[in-house]
This record gives sequence, structure tokens and C-alpha cells, in this order.
Amino acid sequence: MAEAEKSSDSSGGGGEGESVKLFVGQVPKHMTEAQLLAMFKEVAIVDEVNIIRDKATKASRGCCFLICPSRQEADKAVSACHNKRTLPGASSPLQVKYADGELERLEHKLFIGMLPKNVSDAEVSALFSQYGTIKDLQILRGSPQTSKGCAFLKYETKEQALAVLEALNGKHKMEGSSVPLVIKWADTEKERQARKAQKAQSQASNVPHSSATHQPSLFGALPPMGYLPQYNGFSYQHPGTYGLMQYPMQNQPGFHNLVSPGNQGTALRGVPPELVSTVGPRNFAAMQSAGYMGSAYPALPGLQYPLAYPGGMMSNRPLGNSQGATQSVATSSDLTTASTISSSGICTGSGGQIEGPPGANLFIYHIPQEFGDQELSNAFQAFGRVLSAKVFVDKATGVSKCFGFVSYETPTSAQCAIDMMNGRQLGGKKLKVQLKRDNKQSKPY
DNA sequence: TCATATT
Repeated sequence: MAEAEKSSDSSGGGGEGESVKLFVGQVPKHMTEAQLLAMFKEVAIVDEVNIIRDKATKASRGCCFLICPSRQEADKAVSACHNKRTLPGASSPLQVKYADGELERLEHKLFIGMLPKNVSDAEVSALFSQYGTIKDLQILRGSPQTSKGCAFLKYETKEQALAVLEALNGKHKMEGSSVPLVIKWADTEKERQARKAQKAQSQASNVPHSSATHQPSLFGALPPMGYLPQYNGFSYQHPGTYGLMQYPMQNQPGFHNLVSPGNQGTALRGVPPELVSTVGPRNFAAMQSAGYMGSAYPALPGLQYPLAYPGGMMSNRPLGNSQGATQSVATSSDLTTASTISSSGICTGSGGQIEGPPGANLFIYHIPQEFGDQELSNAFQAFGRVLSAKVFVDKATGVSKCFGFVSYETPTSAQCAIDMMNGRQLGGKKLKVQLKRDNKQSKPY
């Protein structure tokens, strides 16, 4: 209080002193923004603290964002705090890092597409240095003399990147090329992972006939990705969501067919009416079993992306970020909804994890890769009422990490499960079943 | 290999 401590203000809106957002994890849920601000101000200049809260309950989610006026200050906060101290009530030390997408934003990194195959570093360099100082340039190559037609480039400042975007994107043809360059902000790490996950998913859905003996997986029934996006170019897309649908293939008909009938009206929006009957629930199953999946769709017009990237010519990442809001790769709770959960009214605890009393919670390792929450729950329900079952998955790829938790109502059930299941062969490996470690020891008083 | 979370 008192001192008006502004960062080097200078004049109007120069592109200098960009503020930096940090993500902080392992923040005890009871701490206030004021407390956190006071704490972080001891090590760096911090303009703002925002606790991340549950949308519904407003409860702290145990993490927050910090806004620092410069990279220098942000780095001070990181080096002073990250893994350095544990706040009272937290189970492990503070995690302080650049928020998602922040590093990329600060690097002014661009993706350049539609480069000629035979382009040289010198040519690209010469062209792009007209607009600013190149800090880094990588042309993706298949062999030393052939490019893959794209590159990544970092400029010193955002203004330089904006200048080249304005000047060249979609406008400039390089020698030896018949199409103009495509220039856009490079994907953030998160976007890349989302893309990767989708690719993985589409690969999985491309093996139509492998389900002879085992139970068909949810994704096994999906048509290959990339068939729907074109329709977003028509007017079928809900107008209110159009701008956000950067990866429209998440509206997969196969997926939504597994959702309750009441949802299908909205689930299928974006699909032209004449197609609904084709991919509708009943016919879909028939097509699937008849092995039509590979051939039914390609007859549709315009199936190829006009460009290597969906999103095409537009460099549509604004200043901060945003989008990604709709980019859920099928989450475990979606799957839970979709699968037949009926069995025994188990709550698999999607969302907040329900813990049982002390001694009633299990940690399980070597869970078969293909197990989800529901399968885990099923495997352990013989020994008592399962309050929750959670398999941990890689956030980006959706791949199981092969460990998880099961919580029972009573320690007896848990012990029984250990006796019966520990060391039991399930899938390829032997399960390891043990009591979950208890993190919260004594209360501080 | 123990609940890690990005308004």
C-alpha cells in the first residue's frame, strides 16, 4: 500500500513489457488471494493473483494464476518458489510455471506453411528478415534437400510477427510455388497434444474388424476422423458455436449415438439433415456390422482438407488465447455417460473423488491399459460397495497411466480386495493392490 | 507407483 509501484510505464501502449501469467499448483484451498499476493510479493513483483475455482461451487481448486509485469519478474517467482517451499496444508511443494500457452505467446512463434519443397534456409531467411529479426528458424525436412513444406519461425517481437502475418499470409507466393504462403501462430503445446490425441483416436477407429472376440470398445465403432468437418463450412453448424468449433470432428456421430436418445437432437447438429438418416442410431449399428464404415463416407463430396491444417488461412489466435474451450477430447465422464452403467448403481466418482474412510482406499498399479473407471470399478465390486474408482489417464492423449484408486465404504472390503486381487494376473501383468498412502496426517492444532 | 489442478 502506499507506494504507487508501476512497472516502467513510459508512454502509451508500446509492445514492450508484456505481462506474464504463471500457473501455481499446490495452493491450499483455504488460502485467499490477498494472502497469496502478499506471499509472492516477497519474491517478485506480482500485479494480480487469481485463484482458480470450481465453476459451480466456487471452491478453490488448489491452484491459482499470477500476473507478473515482465518475464524477469515471472522468472524470479518461479525460481524462488517452484518446488522450493510447501505451504501449510499442502502435500507437496508449490508448483510455479508459465501458464499454458504463455511461453509460446512470448516467443512470437509462427507456423509457415506452403513452402516450396526445395526451399533453402537462406531463401526463407531472406524473405522473413524483411519484417523483423529472426530468432529461430526451423524448416521441417524429409531429407536435407527437401522440405516438408513448412517451417517454424520465431521473431524478436510480436510486432514483427504481426507485420509478417499481415504482409505475407495468403498473399505471397515463393518462387517455385503456385500457392501463397500460409502463416499462422504456431500451436501451443496444448493444441499440439489435442491434435495428437485426435490422430490417435482416428487411428484407433480405423481398425474396423478387430472386434471379433472381445467386447467392442467405444472408439472401435467410430468412423475415421475428418469426415465431418466439411459440413461446418455449410450452414448446418449452430450459429452460436461456429466460432469455437475449431476441431469439429469431436462431434462424431458414432460417439453421440451412444448417448441417450434425448441428446441426439443436439448431438447431431452440424450434420446435414439428409445425412442424419444415414448415420442415425439404428442404421449406424447396421452399417458397422456390415463393415460399411470404410466405404460409406468417402462418397461424400469434398472430403479432403483444402489445406494441411484445419483452420486454413486464418491466423486466428488473438492476443491471449481462448479457444480450446470446446476441445474436450472425450473425457472419462463422457464415456461413463455413454456406456451402460446400469450394473449396480456405482458412482465412479467422476469429478471430485469420493474417498472412503481411512484404510478403505486402495492404490492399484499395473491396471490393464484398456481399463477405464468403469472396468476398474467392475473388477473390484465383488469385495464391497465401491464408492469411487478412478484410472488415471494422460490428460493430453487419453491414454491410461495404468494406475488408479478404488475406494470402499469399509476397511474390511479394502483388505478383502487386497487379499483377493493383489498379485492376480489381469491382462498382461500382475496387479499390485495396496492401501492408498494417507497424505493428510495430523491436523495442525 | 499415491488424487496434477490451466479461470
